[in-house]
Amino acid sequence: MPGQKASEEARRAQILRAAYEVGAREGLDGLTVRLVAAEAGLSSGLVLFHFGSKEELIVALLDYVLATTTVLHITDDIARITQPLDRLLALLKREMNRLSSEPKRIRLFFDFWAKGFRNPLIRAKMQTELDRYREAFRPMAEEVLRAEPVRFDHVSAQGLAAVAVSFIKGCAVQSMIDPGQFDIDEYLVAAEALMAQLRTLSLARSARARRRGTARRA
Amino acid sequence: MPGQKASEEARRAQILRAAYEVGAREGLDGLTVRLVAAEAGLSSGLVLFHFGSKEELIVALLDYVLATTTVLHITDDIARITQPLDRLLALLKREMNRLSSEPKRIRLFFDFWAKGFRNPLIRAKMQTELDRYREAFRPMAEEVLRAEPVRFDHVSAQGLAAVAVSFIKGCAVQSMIDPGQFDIDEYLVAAEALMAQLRTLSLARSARARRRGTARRA
DNA sequence: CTTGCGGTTGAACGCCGGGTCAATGCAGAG
DNA sequence: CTCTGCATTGACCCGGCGTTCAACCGCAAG
Repeated sequence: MPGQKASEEARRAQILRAAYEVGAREGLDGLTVRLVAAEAGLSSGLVLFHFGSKEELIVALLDYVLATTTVLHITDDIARITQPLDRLLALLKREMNRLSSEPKRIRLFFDFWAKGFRNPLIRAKMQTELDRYREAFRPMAEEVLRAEPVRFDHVSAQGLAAVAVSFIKGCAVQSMIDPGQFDIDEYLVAAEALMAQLRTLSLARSARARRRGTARRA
Repeated sequence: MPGQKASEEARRAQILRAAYEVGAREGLDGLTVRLVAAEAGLSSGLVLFHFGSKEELIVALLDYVLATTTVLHITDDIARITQPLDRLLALLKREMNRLSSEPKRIRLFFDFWAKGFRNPLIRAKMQTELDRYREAFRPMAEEVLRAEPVRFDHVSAQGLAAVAVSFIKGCAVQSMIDPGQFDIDEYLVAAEALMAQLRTLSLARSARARRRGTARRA
């Protein structure tokens, strides 16, 4: 294969896969053009021929990670759950499971996160992804607010969605640094118990709605 | 000052302060021995004379950051609050305020966090700090569990403490990457509302305790 | 004043990384 | 088969890094 020509697309994909391997193994700091080339079985010059610079390779790798890492997307089977609260819990569980099953990928993701602090382009992409992530929790958050307008008086859907995201990101951040001590199951049980408060509210809302319905019908 | 002798302790402190400035400004990746020396107004050789290697300098910088960054310690005025829930809320508020007022310091902290993924020594120090942090929430968590043993049936104090930490770390992680979009005030209001659920439980426990007290007295 | 010790300097070294480019060879068009 | 274009190679350059070390002070003891 090495030394043979290939289509632009195939080469870029091949190089990105190699970059992902290296990045996941060595970290973003340890990622070098030469290492990526070696991993792909190509010359270092070719990597830069197709990507222009290391910087552009890294940005492309971020796109690849975000596209491949389904972490931040809601799959159909979860979207189909009608009860917003059940949807939230399902989402929470799936995210926790993923980050315990793919630590390398999540570590790389947080490497990018930290890099985004100083790199405007990476930061922008991360912001977009974070927005999409929070947006996924918005419908559920709004449902909760509608259920208890008094108790959640000044609370915005934005804020509640951000709190939901905190559960996951905060859990990831802890379990990445402390995989031995930090017990994801314990964490999930506690998070679920807190969320169960919301379930109570949600059911109360449904009950009221039903009562209003029967009252009007009567 | 440059060219003059100084005590071991004073020099190390001077260099560490410079390292902190550079690290906060350029990130841990951008931190070089030469930059630190320039920032301190000293020669590069002297930095290594006092710290042995860049690696050791970085570890010392981490200690400095953890000691200086009071983020992870409970101050006396908060420890003195008797109501565990009020203590928690006070702690939450203070942490949020800090990370919005000292973004440079928190960015550096997360740089270390990411570095800890690959560096055993840094990881160990981070684990210790994280443990101490969670431990601060333990008493409050246990109080909550005692208040509602049924509702929080299988929940451990560990797990609940970890969730509390998630609120803060998750908030930090979001606001670092997205300071414009992410609204800390909105977040805090939402988090407080969720926590208010716990306050209800806590008060119910107190009420029961009072009732038991009067009953026994009667 | 001389000596010695230890903090201090900065030039020098070796290494490695990103980026360049002349040379190579493969494939498809003519 | 020849020619042309382009993917591909890897030696090379350059800059910057961590680290070393011979030389240089400046002070205190003798």
